[in-house]
Amino acid sequence: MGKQYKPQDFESKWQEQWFSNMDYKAQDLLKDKEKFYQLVEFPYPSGPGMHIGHTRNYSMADSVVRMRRMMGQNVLFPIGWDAFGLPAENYALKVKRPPQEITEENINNFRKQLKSLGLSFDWDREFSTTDPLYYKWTQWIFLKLYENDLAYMADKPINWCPKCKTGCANEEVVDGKHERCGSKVEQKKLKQWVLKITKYADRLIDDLDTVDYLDSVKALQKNWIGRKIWYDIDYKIEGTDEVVGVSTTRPDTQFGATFVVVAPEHEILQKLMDKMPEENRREVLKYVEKSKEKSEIERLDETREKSGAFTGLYCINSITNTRLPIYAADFVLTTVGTGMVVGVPAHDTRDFEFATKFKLPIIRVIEGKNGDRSDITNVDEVYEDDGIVYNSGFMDGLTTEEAKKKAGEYIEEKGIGEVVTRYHLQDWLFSRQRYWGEPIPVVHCEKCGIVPLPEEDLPLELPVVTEYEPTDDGQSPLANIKDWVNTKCPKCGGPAQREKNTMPNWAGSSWYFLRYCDPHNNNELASKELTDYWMRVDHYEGGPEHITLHLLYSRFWHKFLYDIGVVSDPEPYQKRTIHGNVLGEDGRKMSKSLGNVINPDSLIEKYGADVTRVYLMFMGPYEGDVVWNTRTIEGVNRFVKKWFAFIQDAWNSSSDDGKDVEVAINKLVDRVQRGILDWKFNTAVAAFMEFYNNYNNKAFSKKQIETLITISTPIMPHLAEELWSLTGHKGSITKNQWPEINKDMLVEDVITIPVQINGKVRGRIEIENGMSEDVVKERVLNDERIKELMNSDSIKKFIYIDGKIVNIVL
RNA sequence: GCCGAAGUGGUGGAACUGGCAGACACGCGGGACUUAAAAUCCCGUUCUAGAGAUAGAGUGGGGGUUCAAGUCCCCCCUUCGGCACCA
Repeated sequence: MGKQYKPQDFESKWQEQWFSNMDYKAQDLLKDKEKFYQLVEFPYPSGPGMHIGHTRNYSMADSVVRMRRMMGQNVLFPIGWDAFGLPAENYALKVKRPPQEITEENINNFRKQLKSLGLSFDWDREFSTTDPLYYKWTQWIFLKLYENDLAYMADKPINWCPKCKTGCANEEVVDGKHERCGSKVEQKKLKQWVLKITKYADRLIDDLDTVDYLDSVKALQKNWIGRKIWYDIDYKIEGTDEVVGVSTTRPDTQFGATFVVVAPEHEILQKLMDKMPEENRREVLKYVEKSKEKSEIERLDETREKSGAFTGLYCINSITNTRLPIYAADFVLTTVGTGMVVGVPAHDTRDFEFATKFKLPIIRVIEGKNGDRSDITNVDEVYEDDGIVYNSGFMDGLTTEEAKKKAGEYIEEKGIGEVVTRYHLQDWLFSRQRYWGEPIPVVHCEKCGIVPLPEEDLPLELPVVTEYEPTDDGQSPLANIKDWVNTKCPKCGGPAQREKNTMPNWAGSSWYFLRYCDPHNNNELASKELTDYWMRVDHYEGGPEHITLHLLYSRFWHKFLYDIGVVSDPEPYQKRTIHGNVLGEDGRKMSKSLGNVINPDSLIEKYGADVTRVYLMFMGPYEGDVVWNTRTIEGVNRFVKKWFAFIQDAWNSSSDDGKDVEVAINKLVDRVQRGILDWKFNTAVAAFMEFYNNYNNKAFSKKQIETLITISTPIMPHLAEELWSLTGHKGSITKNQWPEINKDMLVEDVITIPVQINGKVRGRIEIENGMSEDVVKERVLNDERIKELMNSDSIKKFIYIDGKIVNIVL
């Protein structure tokens, strides 16, 4: 009888040893080993501590890197803290303590939790985005962006969250609500910092071809950027000298245009006011006033009942020379195209709805399926797909694609418009009116205007304050700290004010993976020698909530750093995957208010780190959501206990033989290895269970048991370490080499394969490994049962797949 | 509406490049041990018929390719995630 499994007795002992010996320190610039950079999203250290989801994701990544190290790779597996941001600040306001203190406490708690799981992070590279020595370089990047005209100030309406009292990016507004707090977002005009990410739009799309993200991730990036080719066609406004560009993405339907719509806030309306007939003008004015009261978000939010006002004016389409009425209508947005749009009711449902309401003609110019040219009289009949163009002059008979090309050429030849690439992506609103973020390193000088701080003045530290209540007037709390705000202009020495806004919390996470390569560097954000060695990140593991924005922003910054020569690679991540979430026992997202939260600390206390980890991996595949089930963890606990006892017993009764199990062990190594490298941990765990069920009473050699302990290390590191020591071994097992798979020992000498007749399994036959088809055939045909079933029918075909199956077609 | 992912027992899920569907686990049923319970161990567990050997059906639905389809092709349905009056 061996020792009983009591993880509480040994897990912390091994953790102390691993971390004090720095067993998992990544070796810089090691030449004779292949490097592997495994990145996991660094956590936001929130008050309640680690979520069970963190436990799962980090455990999985930990298993992979532990195995890769054993396979001889030089692994970089770092961790840090994404600690700026609203939650800490809001919490600080509530408990009336500085965010610095609270953040530090949270980090300490988090670190303790991660260590108690035995995760093999390289703790020597840990940092927080709130460390001045880190954000010095975040600020430095900002200065470089400014220097390269990629950061500018704009006075523009922004999304203002009245609860958080800050502006937020379009990306952070979901359904008209701030995604962090859920309150309704208002429009407010403020002078804001904006980053010119649109300049990188093409490269952010095109370079996706050079990485292997999941298809869904690539699609999301592309959709978000939303690149489209637009055709802005000149329209002459009748009775004026005005020529306006009217936008469409479907120039192939131009001959079906029956009206033009302009967004109500479009400046051209003001210009044209006095040209409008009296009655129309009054109506348009009324309409414009009414839509001004609604924000853009409200407008999109409302029912889709079309509204609008006729201007009484007409314009001439310079492609078709037709005369079209001009309407103002709020279903057109200023941000789309030129803000003026062609209405083609036969081939666009919105245009159809508008045309029906205002009794405008509907002209069909694209054939439906099977050459259908019937009139369109109903919304359901509106044909938006591609097809053959007809009734369209020079485009007749062309397909949509050909017609677009032809129209583009026509426009450019005749000089009656232009072909423009536009993006859904807008420039990145980069300032926040809050305290707990990186200060933006510029001053506003009465004489010189905006003046960036000189590099040697970085970091510009966030002053510690006592009052950080945000204000309603769009000023950040920093505005109240007069002796910080009032400063001298670095250029002229005159009086100047510091920028009072701070950076959004996306900033710190946009380059952290570079800092891990060289975390203690004080002269540059990371030395090129080291980023050249470690980058690209080989695998970036993270959640579904960060695949649009964070990915986009960090790729943008990295491309910029590439352009200015800081890094040598235009893309930061080679591979990006998405984990599933851990849901509560009721199948819903874990949340305090639902009372379905599972606390990792209590699991570790009750079951130990290994059982917790193995269970989280066994629950289901990496990429899928998993529902918590307390009963199943008991099952895993049972297995781990049995395994612990089994290894000790097998060691004590080991023999020199072990021939019976040699193939099984080789198969197990193979399955575990593939399971872990492919992130299919549930199958790796199942392989261990299956092995135990089939072989726990067989005889093993000492060497075989050593192999079994070794391969269990990635998923149960503490238990493996303890068994290694209980079986009299010295040194940490995590330094062991991963066993080589003996390919010749993957198949038993004698195997049983199924025999099918006409595709149905009718029997089984034993064959020796490596038998030729002829011998197999002879044996099958001589089998009594098969003979009987074949009923002396003649064989049409005999199929033998080596070592797998026999199929006889009669 | 568009884009993406996925539909397999009572449940979570296996099935490597087309080759025995349901591994492994939970649950459930039966048994052993026990005065009893818990724990542990053993047996069974896709459905239908049958005492049984066995036979038939079966991976969301319908077609197709193939000796052979959960896996490949076409059409449809459902669920989840993202985007959306983007012309």
